[in-house]
Amino acid sequence: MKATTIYDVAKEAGVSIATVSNAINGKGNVSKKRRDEIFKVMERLQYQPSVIASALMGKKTYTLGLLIPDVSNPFFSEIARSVEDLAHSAGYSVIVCSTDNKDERVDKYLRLLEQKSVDGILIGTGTENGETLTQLAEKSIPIVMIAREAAGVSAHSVLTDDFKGGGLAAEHLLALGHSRMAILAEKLEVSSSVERVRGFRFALFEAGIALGNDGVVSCDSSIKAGKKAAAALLAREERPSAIFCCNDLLAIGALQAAKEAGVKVPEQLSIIGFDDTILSTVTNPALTTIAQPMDQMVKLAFGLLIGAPESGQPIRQRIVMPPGLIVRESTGEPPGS
Amino acid sequence: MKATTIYDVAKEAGVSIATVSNAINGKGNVSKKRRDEIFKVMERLQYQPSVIASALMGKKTYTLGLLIPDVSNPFFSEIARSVEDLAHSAGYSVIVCSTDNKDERVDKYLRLLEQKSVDGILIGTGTENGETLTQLAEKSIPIVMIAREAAGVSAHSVLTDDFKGGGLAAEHLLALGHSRMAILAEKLEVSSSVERVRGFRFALFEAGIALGNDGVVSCDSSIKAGKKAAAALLAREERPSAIFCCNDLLAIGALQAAKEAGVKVPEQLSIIGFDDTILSTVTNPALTTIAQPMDQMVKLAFGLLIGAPESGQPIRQRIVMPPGLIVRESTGEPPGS
DNA sequence: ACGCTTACATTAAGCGCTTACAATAAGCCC
DNA sequence: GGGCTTATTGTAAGCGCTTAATGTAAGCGT
Repeated sequence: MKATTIYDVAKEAGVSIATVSNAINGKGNVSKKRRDEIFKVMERLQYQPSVIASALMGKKTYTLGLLIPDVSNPFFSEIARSVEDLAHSAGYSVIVCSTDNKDERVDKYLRLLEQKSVDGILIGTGTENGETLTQLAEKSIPIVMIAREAAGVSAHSVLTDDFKGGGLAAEHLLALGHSRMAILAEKLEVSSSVERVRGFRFALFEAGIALGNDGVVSCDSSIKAGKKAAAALLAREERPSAIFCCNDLLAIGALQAAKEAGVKVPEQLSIIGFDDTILSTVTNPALTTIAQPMDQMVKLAFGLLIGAPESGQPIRQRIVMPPGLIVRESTGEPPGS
Repeated sequence: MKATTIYDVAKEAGVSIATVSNAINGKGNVSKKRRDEIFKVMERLQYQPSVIASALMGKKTYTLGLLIPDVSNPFFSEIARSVEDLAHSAGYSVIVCSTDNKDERVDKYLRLLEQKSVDGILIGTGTENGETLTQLAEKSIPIVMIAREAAGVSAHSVLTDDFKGGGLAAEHLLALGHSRMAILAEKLEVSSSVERVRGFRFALFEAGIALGNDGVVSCDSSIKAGKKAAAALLAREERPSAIFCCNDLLAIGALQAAKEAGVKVPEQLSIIGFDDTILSTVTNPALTTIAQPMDQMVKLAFGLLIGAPESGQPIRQRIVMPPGLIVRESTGEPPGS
């Protein structure tokens, strides 16, 4: 069956299409009586206005793009859910794009989103090519970065204070009495990762504790990679008494490496993660971790995206949110204290 | 800056818009020379054809809808990722819709997707209102159900053999020597859940083992709810030696309840889950579970969705895939054997 | 009864694209 | 070289909608 159009409704209701359109959009000039009739007809005919057609007339598409590295990664799937809920209640739908952090995919997705005239794009994926982004921005597609920053792109961004997050982790471990620590970081091109490491290091430095050059190991961001890297760390002569992992996936890898090596957590080894994903509540021992206020961040980002469109160049915002320490079971005093 | 249109390209290249359109779509009639010129101009002008406009002319929107209960649930986020990858390589993008299994949300999303003229909808969420679905089907929007079935909707579906999955779980437990078992199921309106319970029961029945009426407890599908329900189960006089949980979330809840109750898994209690999500690899002990061949299922579903559009009423397919048992650490012989 | 405003409806143009059809130029045969 | 076909490009209609401009009738004061 062919879809019902505004013409069908108009004919059926005995008015012109303009009147139907006005009735739908609540533009001033339709009498209550007519309006009611029209709505009744719409219902009877199961009429759904075509977003496509109205978008073509320069109205919104009510569709947003969300770029993240991977929806199946709990950290990002939780973001996706928040975005979706917000979007949904504002009448938008969201196209989810998993980029695997590959510039090539980022690019392709961005182009796709442009072709589909989305009303805005939320970017939570690392990307080096600010170029494509800038092009989009110039075509006045609103863009806001979330939990990531891209060099040289003039878009709003909503971030966690990763430096402080690293510091929080360090302070927690320091307070517990640790002094031999190591860092497990995802590959150091991701801006947030770098900041976390810096923050952690700085806190240690302030406490007068050095972190050897080989104190930070980097690997891919996956449980498997984390496990392998952690295993190497644990096999060292001077085994650290605590490991700061730049995200929960890595921390879980470390947890597994410890289990295999017969190292008890937290008795013999403290492990602290980052992100506070659902995963960290599920491990045994449950993971101590640094939480980002994602719900709030998403809300802010969404506001920036939808709230102030077309405001020309409204002043580029850069909102930084404070992380928090969530103590669970994977951290404790160092052995022999 | 206003977006470049086909007119700009045509003018710049000194041809008509029809020629540009033909060049882009490879419709027979453009000489190589012209085509090359046109492509050069498109590149220079950064021209992106508007999917919106071409969709209005009856072409595809290259957008798909995916309805699932919750993207932030690992089982579904993994599905979402598979769908997205397939879609992406076929040039589509996907709008993800988390329904929380609420009919009202299902309905609203379905309407939204219709308004946006998506080329197809994948449904992995329970829904009772086949009505809206049937309406959509009549408007010739292809629909395929995945891992769920809805009553009375004439759409293709790709399912796991849940009955067999339940059986697999039972057989595993039986082989281990268990005889006092219980089932933790998500609320019994979900078709897959019912089948799993039935399959489990049937295998028990065939082995000559009875499952008391109070042997199956149902609750919401979350770790928290599972934990609470499992705790009640463990507090019973005749504590079961094994619990079959209808999904991993519930199983993790059970794991947590056991931990709190000081019941050792698997020594004193075996727990088996369903779905083989990432969560099941992360717990300690790692979860024995029933795996659904999701990647394959998604591939099949996608094929049915995109492959045969407009084929009128091609014969309604109902593909059932075999589940598999994944033995990890959470199951073992019953105590005292 | 007249002109005026106000309230409601309709007409028609056009968003960026596709496509059937018309038009033109070129190539070919006898 | 006239009339034909063939290859290529242009013209224009229309997809379903919004909206400015226009029209019409009713309501009002004098």
